[in-house]
Amino acid sequence: MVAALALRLESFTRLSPDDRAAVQRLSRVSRIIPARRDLIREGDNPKYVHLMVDGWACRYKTLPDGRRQVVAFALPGDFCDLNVYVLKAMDHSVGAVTRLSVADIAREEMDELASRRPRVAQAIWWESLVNNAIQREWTLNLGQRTAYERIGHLLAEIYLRLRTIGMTQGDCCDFPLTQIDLAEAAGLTSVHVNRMLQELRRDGLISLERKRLRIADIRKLMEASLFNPNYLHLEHEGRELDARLEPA
Amino acid sequence: MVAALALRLESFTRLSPDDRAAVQRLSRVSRIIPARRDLIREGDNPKYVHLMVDGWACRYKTLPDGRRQVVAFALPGDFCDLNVYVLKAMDHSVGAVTRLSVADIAREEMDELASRRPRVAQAIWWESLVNNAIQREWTLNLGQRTAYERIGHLLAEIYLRLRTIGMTQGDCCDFPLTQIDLAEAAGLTSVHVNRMLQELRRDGLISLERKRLRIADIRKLMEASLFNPNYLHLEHEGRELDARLEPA
DNA sequence: CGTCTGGTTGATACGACTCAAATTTGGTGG
DNA sequence: CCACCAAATTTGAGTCGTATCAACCAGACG
Repeated sequence: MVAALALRLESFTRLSPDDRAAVQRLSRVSRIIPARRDLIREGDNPKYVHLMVDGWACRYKTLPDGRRQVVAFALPGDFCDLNVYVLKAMDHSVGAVTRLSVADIAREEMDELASRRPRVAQAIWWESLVNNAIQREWTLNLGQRTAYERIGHLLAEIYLRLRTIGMTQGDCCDFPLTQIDLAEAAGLTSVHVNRMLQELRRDGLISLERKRLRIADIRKLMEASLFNPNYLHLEHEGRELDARLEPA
Repeated sequence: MVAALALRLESFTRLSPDDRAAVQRLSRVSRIIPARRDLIREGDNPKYVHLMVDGWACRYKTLPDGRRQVVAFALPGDFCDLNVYVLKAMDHSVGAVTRLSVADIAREEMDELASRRPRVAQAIWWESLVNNAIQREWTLNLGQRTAYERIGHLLAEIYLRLRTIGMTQGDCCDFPLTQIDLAEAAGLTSVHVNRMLQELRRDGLISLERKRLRIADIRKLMEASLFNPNYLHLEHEGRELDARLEPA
């Protein structure tokens, strides 16, 4: 099986067989985390870099009174904590949504990769810049989009990200997030998320049941949620996407 | 005068005299942008990296119907568009708030810096990770904090960032943002920002007039806005800050 | 000295929240 | 395989924070 990280990086750059092998080597599972357990906590300074190999996680921050905001979803191929490679402590927590397979990568392994496989290092840099761009888009999402658009946007983004790493089946994908997770990510209450999902269903934009999401017409969903895919910086995939979305 | 970038990087790491000289050389002003003009637009692929030497700018994104979200403020010492060093196109615009002095840095200069001054390169990497952390904090800000807390948080953040680069005078600093700018950053209307500023003043947390901000007791403001400075990753400064904030 | 941008105020509207309860789903053990 | 329980989803009614709309005011500037 091709590791998600490899697929992810190759959506940006072409890797040599040696590069690909190096990435596959990184992706060896070294740990399993049960669902709904914290993988990393704010303040930690983990000594390994953690790479998501399988499963979904969320990055979140909390306020002293318990308010909680999911600031990102981590999918296979994402690094959980690349920042502690440079920074001293985590400024947010990472919690498992589903059961997780992660690879613990030693600092020296990363250093070696950086010097021996510059192509991969650059691709990893690209990955982190894209995550940055996603974070900016979330800022826009929370600041300007309506509840309806916000949920639509979130679903479209996740679907497209999953597609990049080969985790969609046609217009379907697994979708393990609860409405509570969605609420915490969208800055809404779960009650309101529920109503927005119903509206999206009523409008024929999505169907979501039993942890399975179907987006019949991604084009329409993107339009309804004011989704502009440029921030995902899918260079190759992007073109392919355009082709798929605008058939003649 | 010590360049803002140097101060910024030294709040993270100690630079050698040679390193410092290299940073100063980067900070040579090559262009002046008038206030309220766009410096970079979404979709651009600028051939230089732009470094803010003096003045304030905002990163923003817009929706097709005109809704506009400021996703970050760029202050002296910030790079405007480090991402296009790797990514192909800007996914957001950068607009001048005040008159701006920027340094255009050629790609080769950056490459050279990366190989000859690894300390500086690492510090720049740190800078970009901190900006990332700030973006996550903004997500929390927009998603969970009330309008009052949001504005308070924004003011506190800006004040602390300015202090790092030596742009505060005691508990005061210049503050060129309009209430409209604040509104676009906080995901509120300018009318509501106006009312929140009045409340913050009434509560004795800030005074703000004639583009001049005074924060009499940063401690109280931070408390009122649920401000936790860890996300700014001020390693040295952080300790000093704690000392200043908790006398005895 | 008029114009314009930014700041201020007031009245009203609405999107999203709160609270509460009912229903469905999924997992677990007998 | 069913009974049970907890978690997640759904529904309804009422409230509140923030938006909207519309004036009005003050200072900056040409």
